[in-house]
Amino acid sequence: MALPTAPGSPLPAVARGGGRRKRLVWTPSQSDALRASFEQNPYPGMATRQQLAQAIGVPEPRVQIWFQNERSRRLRQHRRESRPWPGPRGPREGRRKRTAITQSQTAVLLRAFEQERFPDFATREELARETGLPESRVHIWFQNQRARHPAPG
DNA sequence: CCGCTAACGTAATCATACC
DNA sequence: GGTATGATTACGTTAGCGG
Repeated sequence: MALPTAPGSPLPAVARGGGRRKRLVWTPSQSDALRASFEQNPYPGMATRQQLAQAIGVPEPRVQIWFQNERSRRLRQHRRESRPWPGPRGPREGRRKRTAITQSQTAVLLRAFEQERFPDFATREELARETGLPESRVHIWFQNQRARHPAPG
């Protein structure tokens, strides 16, 4: 079957490998803290995300995803109201430090990639356990790998 | 049932390390 | 300079919680 090439292309879940991470439900105080931080800077760097994550007791990758989604909502709202989006203001904060993935870790990931290009959450966690890498980095590795090594056919 | 939204996908791009 | 690859962005889609 034809694999997706368009952004956000629809595809049956079965073709994607199934189960997602269990959906988070923010408490009111967590939402307040996230929104307050967003008003300060919609493009937080690793240090800010880590500090916020620690403060509200959630993993940093969940905070990063929240900011991505919140920016999308705000951008769409601004576009709808024909208002300009300020974009990043001030000096950019530092990114996450580039993760050094070893040859043996790459070998494990590559083997898994050959079996399944869209590993579900359980599989990604298993790979994280095997490699010692964070699940979020495994997730990103698969995204980059899919983008740079399209499935033949 | 249905709206909202976390989770997740792509494409493009930025950043870093190495030669 | 060029290549390889991890990280971030915009933006669209999927799926699950809660009214």
